[in-house]
Amino acid sequence: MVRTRFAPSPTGYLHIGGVRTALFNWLFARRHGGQFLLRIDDTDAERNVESALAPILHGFKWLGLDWDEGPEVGGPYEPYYQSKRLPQYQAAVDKLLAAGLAYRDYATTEEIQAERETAQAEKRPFLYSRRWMAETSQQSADFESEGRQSVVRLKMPREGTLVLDDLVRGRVEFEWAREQDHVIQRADGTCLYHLASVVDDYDFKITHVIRAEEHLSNTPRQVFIAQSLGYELPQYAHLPYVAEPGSKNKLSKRKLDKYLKNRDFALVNEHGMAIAQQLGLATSADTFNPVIVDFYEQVGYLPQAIINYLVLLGWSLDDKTEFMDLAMLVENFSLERVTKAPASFDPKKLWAFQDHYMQALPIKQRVATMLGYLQRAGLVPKPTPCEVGPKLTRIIEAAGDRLKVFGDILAYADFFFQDEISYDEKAFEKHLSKPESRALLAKFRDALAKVEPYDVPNLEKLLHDFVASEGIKTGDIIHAVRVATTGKPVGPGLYDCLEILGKETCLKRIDAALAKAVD
RNA sequence: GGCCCCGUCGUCUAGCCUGGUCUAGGACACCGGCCUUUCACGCCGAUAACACGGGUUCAAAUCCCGUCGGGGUCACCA
Repeated sequence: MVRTRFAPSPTGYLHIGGVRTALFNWLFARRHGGQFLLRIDDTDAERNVESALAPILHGFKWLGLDWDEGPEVGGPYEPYYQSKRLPQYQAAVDKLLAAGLAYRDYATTEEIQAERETAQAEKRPFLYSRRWMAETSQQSADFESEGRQSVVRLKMPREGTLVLDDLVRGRVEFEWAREQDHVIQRADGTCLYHLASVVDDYDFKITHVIRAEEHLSNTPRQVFIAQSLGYELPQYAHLPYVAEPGSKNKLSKRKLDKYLKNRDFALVNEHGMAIAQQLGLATSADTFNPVIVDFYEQVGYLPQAIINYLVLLGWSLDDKTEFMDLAMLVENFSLERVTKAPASFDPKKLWAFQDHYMQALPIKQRVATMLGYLQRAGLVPKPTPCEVGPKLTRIIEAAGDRLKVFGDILAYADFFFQDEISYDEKAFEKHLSKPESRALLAKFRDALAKVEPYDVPNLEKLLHDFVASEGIKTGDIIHAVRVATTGKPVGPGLYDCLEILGKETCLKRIDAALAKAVD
């Protein structure tokens, strides 16, 4: 039975690189009919775990990545929170101590630091002298009489080689002598990540540890812990990490300023920001940016687009297949086809997947979700009048593939629902400032008043006739009409706009624009 | 700096294990054009990569060695 896990720290948000790792774990488990679990790595954080965890769990649900054991769902090996598993860790530490594979160390951090610096000055690799190592209770007592406190360190082997068969990277070797005597328990009794992680993976019967490459160098100490405790080793698979846009550096949430200098990243960020602001969402850079999964949900991306894009960051089915849903991925995923080199995050390519899936989404679903966005932005009243439904459907049909994310409806439909519109200044200046443009528009307005029924075919015919009889080009009038009625230089087809707006509104807006132009 | 990993178009990748079918395929982006009432879409086209140097071989992106480059990691963080 294959069992994999993803172990987030409750920080309050889900990192894009983290989901990618989680996705591979999930896929591998599902592919082999196994289980995927969530374990919460909160050994260090004493913060409000529940509230910091909620957004993370929400992200998983949104993406459709379910977990068989873990928070909310429980499971046979509860609890799945490291903060609640101290007794298990303590038992492991005791066992290691008893076996002489770990020891109490009474050195101060300063003393260790001094040794490290000496080694560095002498250009030799640092290895702790074990000077304050206590292996008997007499030694402990002596050091304690000096007022020293102890931590527990691993007594790492100082010779030999560790050979690891990594499922992604193949055979990797490490010299044991290069490994430090890592601390596994602090003076206050709390345990550190590596110890906790190894104990948990064993207790939870994890068969495959699939994680990002930055953990590769941590593996020897974990193997040592596991072997010392008599555990059977899990299989390891170290995934290449997700890199910054346009570079090979690891993607980090802390370097946002730098990413914003990347053109594509900045574009996607700005687009999302604009939508968030109309929705009245908090947009502090810490919690709302394209490195965090929540950003995409809020702005109105589709989970299948995120999944599809992310899985291709380090994995491929073959030389041409690009669109795959979760079910298809479950059937085909394999660790053997995972790439070894890091892959940089390309927001534009994600955008392309988003475009594809949005256009494939049935109109009904688009209408239902976009209605929610309009409500939240205050463009449509909360108990929504029933005539809004058909109108919105028409708008969305007219806007067509211009709507890339759900939030785009805000920019494409605002003028359909507002009484007063604002004008794009440049466009207004360009198409409505000249006296001859205004004269034409006034004339067109009168012709518009006579159209009956007021629909797309008639409007199109009217404009063509108007252009012919006036001896002008289409462009000489159509832009002025668009700006006057919608306030914008771009948008859905003009005839659609006019019809949806209705004759009365169109005439009123043209009059208002004409009046404003005279000022 | 030590250790470890990695190195095919700007980006994601296929090909590498099992040398020849690779004058290196696809996708995204970019550029040009067509379509067009704007924008978007669509269509057509173009530019663009085997890090370098040796070797093995009739033949190397593919095998071997070296060099260079990039990254990760070296915590009483996870």
